[in-house]
Amino acid sequence: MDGMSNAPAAPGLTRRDQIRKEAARLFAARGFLGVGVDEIGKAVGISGPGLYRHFAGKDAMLADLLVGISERLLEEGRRRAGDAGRPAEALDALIRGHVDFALDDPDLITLHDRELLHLKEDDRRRVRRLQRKYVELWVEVVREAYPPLAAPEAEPRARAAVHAVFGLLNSTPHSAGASQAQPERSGLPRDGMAALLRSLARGAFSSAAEPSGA
Amino acid sequence: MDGMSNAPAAPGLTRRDQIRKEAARLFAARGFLGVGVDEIGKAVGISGPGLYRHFAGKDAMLADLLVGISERLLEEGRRRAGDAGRPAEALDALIRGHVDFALDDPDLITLHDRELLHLKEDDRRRVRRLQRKYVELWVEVVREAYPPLAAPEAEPRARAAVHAVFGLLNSTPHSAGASQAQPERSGLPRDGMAALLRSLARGAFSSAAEPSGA
DNA sequence: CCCCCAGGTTAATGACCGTTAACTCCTGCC
DNA sequence: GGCAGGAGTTAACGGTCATTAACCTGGGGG
Repeated sequence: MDGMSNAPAAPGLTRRDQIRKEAARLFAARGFLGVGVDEIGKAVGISGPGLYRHFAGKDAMLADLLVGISERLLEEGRRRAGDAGRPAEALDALIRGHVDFALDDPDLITLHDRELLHLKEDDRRRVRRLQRKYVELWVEVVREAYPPLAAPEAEPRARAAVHAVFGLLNSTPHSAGASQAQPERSGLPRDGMAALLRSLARGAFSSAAEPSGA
Repeated sequence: MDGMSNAPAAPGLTRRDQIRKEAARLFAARGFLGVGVDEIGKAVGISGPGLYRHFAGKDAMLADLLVGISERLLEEGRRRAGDAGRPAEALDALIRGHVDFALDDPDLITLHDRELLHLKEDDRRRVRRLQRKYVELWVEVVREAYPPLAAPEAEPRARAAVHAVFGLLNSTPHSAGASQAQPERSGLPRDGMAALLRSLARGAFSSAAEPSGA
């Protein structure tokens, strides 16, 4: 009933996890429709239709990846925001978590908002619901942290700012090339990049809270 | 030799421009590999292979779109930055131009960094070269506008900040749904959104220029 | 008046690809 | 020792799709 006896040749990953990882890498590099199942199979050392022992189909792989990342983001975000004390700390915790995610899992962050349209209706709705909840969490925290955004009429502004900051934070994998060959491909070390991104995000929110300029 | 006599049924657009527009819309909505040539043909009122009278192939359409947008961005950016007086004004002009572009042509902005990988080597290099020059332009202007970033060792920081701000500015179409059905789908009117984005971008650059925080 | 050609059409071609079928093999348990 | 089933394999099917071929048409210039 257990079936955990055979080691999958690679490290401590189950076959399923191994497939997840390679599929994410390939999808990020060449797009969901741009990679064939044979290619994914070859990447994990089996060939072609052998994948169907682990996933119901190619669509199911993408769905698994996108649902997984969306759930992780929301779950971790809630935990981090909940653990924090004052609103400003909660926002910092959210930013820190998202930045770490974007830098450590660039493939998934890329897929997260690039391949949503290739999901079948059901899965797409599910992922969108999770994404919406995640945005909602941020919007609440931002409005608590910046009183001017707490006014009811400022809600669209806060929401738009959150979306824009996501764009900022998610841009890293994207601008650093398709899939991360080696870290710090730009001139900046990972932690420096993380610090910069956090700083940029805070700066953006700060100026969203001001009355705006021409 | 002129051949401009027959009106293309639609407004003042040539067939070629009409195809460009519809192809951009479809590619943005469902991805380059997700739309077939028959579909593009139907969108412009001709059917299927008739497109080959106007473009060498599907790849050529995408290449035309991406090269076109990259050239427009660079050209307009140079013009705007050149027309401005002080560096701070030049940066504002760049930001304003890019925001207008992102809000007025969301399809192209989406394609610009989503479908680059589907270009053939030659075209991809060409587009990348244009993008790089555009980034370079921004980096120079930002470093002039924010003296702390002018230090030689701050160059990677400035470059990374520019990339991140592009992500911020380009996120709008992306977060407002695939293709813009009607404007102001979020709660924010177009000009309000433009002002907010400009403000967010300035705020991000400002805090990139500060020594950073933990 | 005729010809030419830009701009269409439909049918055919060839490649690719996701998925299924049918079969094999190894391993752990009774 | 035999057997059950998880994990793979290769071969075949069906559909989609970009591109090409072959054919048509209408209108303007020689």
